[in-house]
Amino acid sequence: MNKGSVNKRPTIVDVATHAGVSTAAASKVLRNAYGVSSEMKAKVQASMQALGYRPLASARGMRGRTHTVAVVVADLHNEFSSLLVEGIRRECERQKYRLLVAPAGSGKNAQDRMVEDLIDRGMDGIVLISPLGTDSELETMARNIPVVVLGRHGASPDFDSVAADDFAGANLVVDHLVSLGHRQITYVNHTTEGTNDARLPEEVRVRGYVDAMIRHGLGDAIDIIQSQWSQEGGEQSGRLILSRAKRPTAVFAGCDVAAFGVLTTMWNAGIRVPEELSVAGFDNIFTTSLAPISITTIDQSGLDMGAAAGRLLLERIGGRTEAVSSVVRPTLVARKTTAAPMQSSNEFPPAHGATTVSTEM
Amino acid sequence: MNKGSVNKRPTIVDVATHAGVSTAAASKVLRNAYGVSSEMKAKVQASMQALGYRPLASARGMRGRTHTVAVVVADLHNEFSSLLVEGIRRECERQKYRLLVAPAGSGKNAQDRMVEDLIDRGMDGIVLISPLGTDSELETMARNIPVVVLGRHGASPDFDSVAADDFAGANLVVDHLVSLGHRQITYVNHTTEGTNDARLPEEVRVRGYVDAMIRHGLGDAIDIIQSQWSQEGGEQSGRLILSRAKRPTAVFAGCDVAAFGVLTTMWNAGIRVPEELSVAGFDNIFTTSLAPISITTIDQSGLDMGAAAGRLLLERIGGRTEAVSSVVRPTLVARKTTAAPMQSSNEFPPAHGATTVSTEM
DNA sequence: TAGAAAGTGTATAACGTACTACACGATTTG
DNA sequence: CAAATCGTGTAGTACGTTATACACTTTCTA
Repeated sequence: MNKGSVNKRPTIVDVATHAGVSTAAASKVLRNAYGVSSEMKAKVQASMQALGYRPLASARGMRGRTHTVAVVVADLHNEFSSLLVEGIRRECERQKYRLLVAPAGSGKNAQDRMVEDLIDRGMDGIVLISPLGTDSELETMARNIPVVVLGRHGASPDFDSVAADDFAGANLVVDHLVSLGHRQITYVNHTTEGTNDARLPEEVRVRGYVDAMIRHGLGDAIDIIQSQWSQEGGEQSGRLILSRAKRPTAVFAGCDVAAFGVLTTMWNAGIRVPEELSVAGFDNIFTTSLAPISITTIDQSGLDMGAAAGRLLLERIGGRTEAVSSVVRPTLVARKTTAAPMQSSNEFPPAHGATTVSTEM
Repeated sequence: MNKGSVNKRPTIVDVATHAGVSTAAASKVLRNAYGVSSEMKAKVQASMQALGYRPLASARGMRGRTHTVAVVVADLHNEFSSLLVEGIRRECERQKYRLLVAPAGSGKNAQDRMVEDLIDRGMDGIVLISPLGTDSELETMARNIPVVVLGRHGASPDFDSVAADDFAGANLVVDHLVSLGHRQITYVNHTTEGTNDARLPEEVRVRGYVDAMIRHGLGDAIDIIQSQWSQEGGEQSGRLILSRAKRPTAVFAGCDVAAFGVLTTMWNAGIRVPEELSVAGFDNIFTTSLAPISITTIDQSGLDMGAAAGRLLLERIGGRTEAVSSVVRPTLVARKTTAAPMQSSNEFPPAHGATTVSTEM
């Protein structure tokens, strides 16, 4: 360890000495606080420049702000989360804040511990993406640190929230499919063990599906598969659909990843999409536009949502006290996995290949 | 602001008082430092439990460690990065360290500023994923903070590194294609403006391709397209290939995302894969296994690489001084986009559809 | 059995910044 | 023209933790 070559990092005291002023003055300049003349400001800034001074966040954190915020995300693999994060990041950059991403892992405990750790580490505020937990739990959190909730519905007096209108999104998909002539539309839902929070996106989307079906007079055709929004969940749902004597003409997966799973099953079984079955997703992740059969889906403009969340968080850190709740309008992106159903499609015979499905590599 | 209801956060002084010992003793217990009896330890831990004490990282950071490390990543959209991050995270979790992800954005300046900010924020160490910059720049960094470099080749005395053997990976692909009977194998390379660092993965991979071709006596067939490892770059490469009178029988894209681009072009042009053209990628990102035509690619076991990087970083924070450089052996994942070439495939006529390629939605 | 070593606990000085309180001269007010 | 106000700068302490230095026992060594 060659300590000799390591020049000690300059502190605000060094800056003050170099500029010939008090540390208090230097601190004021740093924070551009009230009570500094323009010449003082110039002098101190010159010294900071000359010494290559950089404020130490750990030390600042003990009394003031660290100028750092974090976004808590369960899973980085989710492309949509990445979009949200990027939106937040850009807004933070604009305002000279640093954004760090905190991968909490799944499960409520893991997320709660992460939030505590972030508070311990002096974050000035946090964004939570689709957090688990009740309103009152989130409100308790929000009393300790500024919080913006992203992708979870419902307003609260204690924290801000930004969410897409999942109800309207689900409506758009059903309207689209009905306008193409579909009447048998199956919905793939996401269910979490022990969680039953009406504010979660999945709950809102399924309500949107049900509502739209009823509105179109298709209440009797409502068909919901309880599954998981994952590749595997989608594949299982697809196999379930194939195993039925009477199949739907369209499948609406509540999430793009699940839609991919459904499609995988169909491709493997030789079912033509969209001729024999229409499939729609939700989220408009990048991959939906990329694959050979591009998926009809709902765009939530993740970048905008993220940016909105970032803006709200920084506002609140800046002092705003009344809560703001913002809803983003989603749009339909019609692509190639949806089309009018075949004439006699309601009754085509079960494919014998349905039981030879394989997802092995 | 109802401050009255906010119980002040307990400090280590509160813990010490509650346990009836000195703060020094409490601190020792917290850090499990040398010089505490087991009864002292039990007593203090009980008090910490009782008060719900949590150490404040900002304060710790002023003198000791924050028990936090960060991984700097240019782009969260890259699925492979997510894998690496997850690997690091798991290792950190095992050792009671917190991992934060620092999205730097692209460009060397942005990355350098991020590293400075992370040092300011008291990180105990950082992992850099495929960083830009020269060895000496990285070494300068590494003298200020423990550094592990991930996905960049070459050892240094000042920092640890973990990389896949990209040379061997490229060899595996070429060997695979040659063993199928291919001789005309085109490589899609990645080039960055003004960067020419032999230690970057892209440089190593292209050398691996060239070397393998020569080894198989196919030196004259070497064909490298200078492009970008992105969807768009892959599509352009695909169009370039289609525009040629004499086409290759196989395309080796140095990155899965680029392979997707190539495939998109082929699908749009009606070229059958792998019958008319074999396509291979590199990275084994999740999407390659998911799509209807699963892509032959190279697996680098990102989770293992990440875990190795995490382990090295924590070791070094723990005091190791000699540098370690670790190389991971990649494996071939043969899927459905590669097969033996058609008999007369070398001279099939240019597809008339080649000029009607469209990537619009 | 004296002296060294090992084990266990404490007092206290940093660490770098923010901010309250105050001092002082210059300006405005009544 | 005295008093109040304003603008600008400083002194000094608090923030929560680590770690060095030391004191006091107890146990080992020669």
